[in-house]
Amino acid sequence: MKVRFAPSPTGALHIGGARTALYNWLLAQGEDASLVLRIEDTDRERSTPENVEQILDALRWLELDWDEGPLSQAERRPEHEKAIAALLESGAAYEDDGAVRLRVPDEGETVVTDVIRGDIRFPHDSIDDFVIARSDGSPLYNLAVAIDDLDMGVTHVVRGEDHLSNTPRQVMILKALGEDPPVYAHLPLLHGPDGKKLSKRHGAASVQELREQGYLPEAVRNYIALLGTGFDPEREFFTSDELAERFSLERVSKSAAIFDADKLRHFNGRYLRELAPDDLTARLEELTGRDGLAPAVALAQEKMQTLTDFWPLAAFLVERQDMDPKAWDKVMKDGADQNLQKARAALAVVEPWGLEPVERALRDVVEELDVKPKQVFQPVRVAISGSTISPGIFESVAALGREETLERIDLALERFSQT
RNA sequence: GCCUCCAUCGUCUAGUGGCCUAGGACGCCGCCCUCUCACGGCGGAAACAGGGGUUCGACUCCCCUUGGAGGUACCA
Repeated sequence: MKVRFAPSPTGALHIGGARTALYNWLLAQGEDASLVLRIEDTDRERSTPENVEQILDALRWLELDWDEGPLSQAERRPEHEKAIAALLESGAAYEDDGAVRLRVPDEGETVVTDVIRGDIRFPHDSIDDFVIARSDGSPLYNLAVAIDDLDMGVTHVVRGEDHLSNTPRQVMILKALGEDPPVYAHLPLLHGPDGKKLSKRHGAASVQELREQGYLPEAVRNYIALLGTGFDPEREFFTSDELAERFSLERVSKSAAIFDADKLRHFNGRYLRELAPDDLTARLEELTGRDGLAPAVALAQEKMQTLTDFWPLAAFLVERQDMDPKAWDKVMKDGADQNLQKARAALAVVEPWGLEPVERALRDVVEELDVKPKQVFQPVRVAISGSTISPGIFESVAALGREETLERIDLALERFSQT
């Protein structure tokens, strides 16, 4: 089995394209199977080196490797011209205004055999004699694809359903050349939340955007694999090997799927929490360009869904943050200043400084004042973090250290007297 | 317009004629846990588009309608 992924370099790799790449990759993991990456760059206008690099970048990030390529379709022009000449010679094609058209009989039909959809019949009277070469001699997409897949020995063409309508044309070219078409499998399209074909309008529709938003490649891979088929009625989390073992083209769904960012987020959270702390720390330090994040990561990991959740949640552990006025107004009332005062006094004499002693000291304050726990803990939280949201309060105070904690509480107490 | 594809909870899916008073997951609602936010646990609402057939029996097979999508370039 030989499959291929043949993106046209129009910019960022869409998750639809990523899913197509993944399914091909899964197929290529089997015995005697390989994947060829071919860039469909015959449209010079949009085929820039930058665009090509974007596609490769996205594939590498997703850890989808290939066995052959990347090949440039444009560079195969001599082979394409050879095929055009042969078609002209046999009379299967003819010149028209300088361009070359394939002769399509008025009668009959061309049948496309698709693994996912079965036989699909296209009546010839609905297909015109289509152009296979421009008047300047350059080959067109349908010809280039058919010839490339043939020459490269591609056995299974697995691509998006948007290519289905073009398939009979490719089959006709192959047959005119006396060749057998490959096996086809047209995957259902991926739609945005509005049910329309995925486009740049649908934020987070590209792999690079997902990356920037703090998603993990392994989570993205797992999630997009699920858009189009079930791998096991009992579970949804799989390693790539497990996905490859269970994947079957025959079982791929026929209907379009809508990309659900919420579910991806959930998947990402699951993967994130299972990451080794060192691993997560390394990824975050690369993302933020900072060092020494390990202590903060240890506290924040269980509350993160994406990598970008880290900074808002744990920045206060790394450096002082501005006070969020809303957080202040919400918490610093009803005797909060008195409670904070008591908490400060207790923390000032905790010995030795550590998680257990800090917790005991703060809980003792709660008991002594006979108030609800949150009446002490929330003011402390806001004082040290500037926010009502943070990792566990005892862990946070312990990690911050006595000196820094007391200074921040003092700043908060000053703020009381200023207002 | 013409051609083609598709149709199970809001979403992703399981279901391949009786196992279905339709299962799971995300999301949503309620409760629990609880120092906030998450996580986690428990429970709940939520679907076979409609109409004809076929069959002893249809979510599953066929047809029509409706709805959605893709294509229809000297783009890919």
